[in-house]
Amino acid sequence: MRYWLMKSEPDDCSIDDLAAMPDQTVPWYGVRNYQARNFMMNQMTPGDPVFFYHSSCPEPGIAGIAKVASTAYPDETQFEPDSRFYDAKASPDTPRWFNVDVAFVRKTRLVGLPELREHPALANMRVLAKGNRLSITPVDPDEWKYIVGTILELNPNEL
DNA sequence: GCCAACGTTGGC
DNA sequence: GCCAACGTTGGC
Repeated sequence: MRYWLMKSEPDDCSIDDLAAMPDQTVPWYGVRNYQARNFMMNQMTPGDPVFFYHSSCPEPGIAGIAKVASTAYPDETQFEPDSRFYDAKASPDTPRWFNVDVAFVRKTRLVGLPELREHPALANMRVLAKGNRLSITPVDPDEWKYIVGTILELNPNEL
C-alpha cells in the first residue's frame, strides 16, 4: 500500500463536491502529465489512502482524505472532441491517458500550505518543494502518519 | 494578473 | 539528440 496526495482545483471538484457525488466517487480524469499518469497506471492500488489537496485557490492545502477506488483505465475525456482534455493523438485502440477512481473518505479541517511548511517533519514533501507542479505525488508513510495523527489529531485506524 | 518553474513540442 | 520556444501550473 502506498500513500498519495492528489491536487484538485476546488472550483472544479472540491472535497465537498466529491462527497456529493453518486457513490462519493469520481474518475480522476484530465491528468495530462506522464509522471502523474504513471503513478496511477503502475503504482496505485485500490484502497491506497489519498490526501485531497485544494490547489489554485485562495487557501491551498489539504482539505480531506480520500482513497483510490479502482485500478487505472482509459480516461474517457481524451476521446471526446468537445472536452478540454481531448487528445487527437489518442484513440480507443491506443489510449494515451488513464485514470483511477477516487472515493471520498472524510473531510478534514483545511491544513494550509503555510501550516504544512511550519513542520520540519514534512520538509521533504514533494508538494512543498519549490517549483513543484506535479498533480499527483507519493506521500511517505511517516509523513502520512504525522499529518493524520499529529496535525489533524485523528486516529489513523479509524479512517 | 504576474511570474517562476517545469514539461512538451518541433526544427535542425 | 539538442535546445529554443511555447504552454501550463500554481502560489502569491
